[in-house]
Amino acid sequence: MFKIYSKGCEHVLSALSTIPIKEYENNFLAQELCKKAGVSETSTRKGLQLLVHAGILDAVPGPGGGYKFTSHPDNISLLEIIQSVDGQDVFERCIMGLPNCNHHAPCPVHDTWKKVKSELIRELQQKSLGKIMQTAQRRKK
Amino acid sequence: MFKIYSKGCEHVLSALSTIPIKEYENNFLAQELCKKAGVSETSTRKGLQLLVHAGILDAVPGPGGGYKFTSHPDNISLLEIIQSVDGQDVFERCIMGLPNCNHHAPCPVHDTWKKVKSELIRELQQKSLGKIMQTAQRRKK
DNA sequence: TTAATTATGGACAATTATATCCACAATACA
DNA sequence: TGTATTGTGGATATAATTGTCCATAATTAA
Repeated sequence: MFKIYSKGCEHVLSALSTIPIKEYENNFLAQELCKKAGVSETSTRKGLQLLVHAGILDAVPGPGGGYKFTSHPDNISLLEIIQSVDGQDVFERCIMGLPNCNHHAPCPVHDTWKKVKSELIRELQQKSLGKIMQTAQRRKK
Repeated sequence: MFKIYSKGCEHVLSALSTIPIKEYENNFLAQELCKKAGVSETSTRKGLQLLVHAGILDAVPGPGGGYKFTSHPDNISLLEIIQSVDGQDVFERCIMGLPNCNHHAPCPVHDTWKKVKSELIRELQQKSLGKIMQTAQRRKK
């Protein structure tokens, strides 16, 4: 079945979208976010951990800790988030699953996918987490 | 994880791609195709059945039977095949999984996805099974 | 009419993706 | 120092997807 990113990535986006964009500099707690977003906490934490590994978030253990952004959400692209959670090469793999699919030995849908992929990646790169958070806030009202 | 269509759909494409385009009018056997393509027969049959339901293939049981195309593969689009196997609405569902995502209450990536989707669908519509079969034949050599 | 061939589709099994649990590490504060 | 808080990450459990099996129906030919 068609999908752009994993459930884990979806949860992370939902969770982060509950943060008011103006409070981007504050710490936030996984528990709190997940409760607000209505997503499984333990599962979403896995995704947040991956964002820490990727350097998008800092994790601060202990009381008063939590997570915080390492830069402004406007400077974090949706593409970065997807690649951090689902793997850097998610969009590189052959969509027919052929192990040696490339320009010289393309799979039957190689060119079709190539065209669409560049458009998709451009859009995912242009879309910032900040924008996503803003849209989510508007939607809530 | 990112993917455009299911494994079942992938197998069907691989299996049908083993048919030389010039022999499109002949019957073909599931067993034979799957063996050539190196895909699981029982699993691929499920996909072929769905193509029969969709009217893309005719199923002829009994000796000398098998499947046959109801029209020239050049007139069957990749989109039709995907929708027949994975469901007519695969590309309609909200990619964030929101149940009431629409133009008036868009999910945070609604507009991004809308742009890319129309491009993707156009390409999948333009790409014919016949072309895919041809590419696969070329690749084999 | 019987036997052989081929597709069908429901039931079950295996695999993969998601979700949960739990012992632990790090930090803050009393 | 000790206790509470918060994130970590490996192990396990559940759910979804994919793959297999098998009894059956349809057709052909002997």
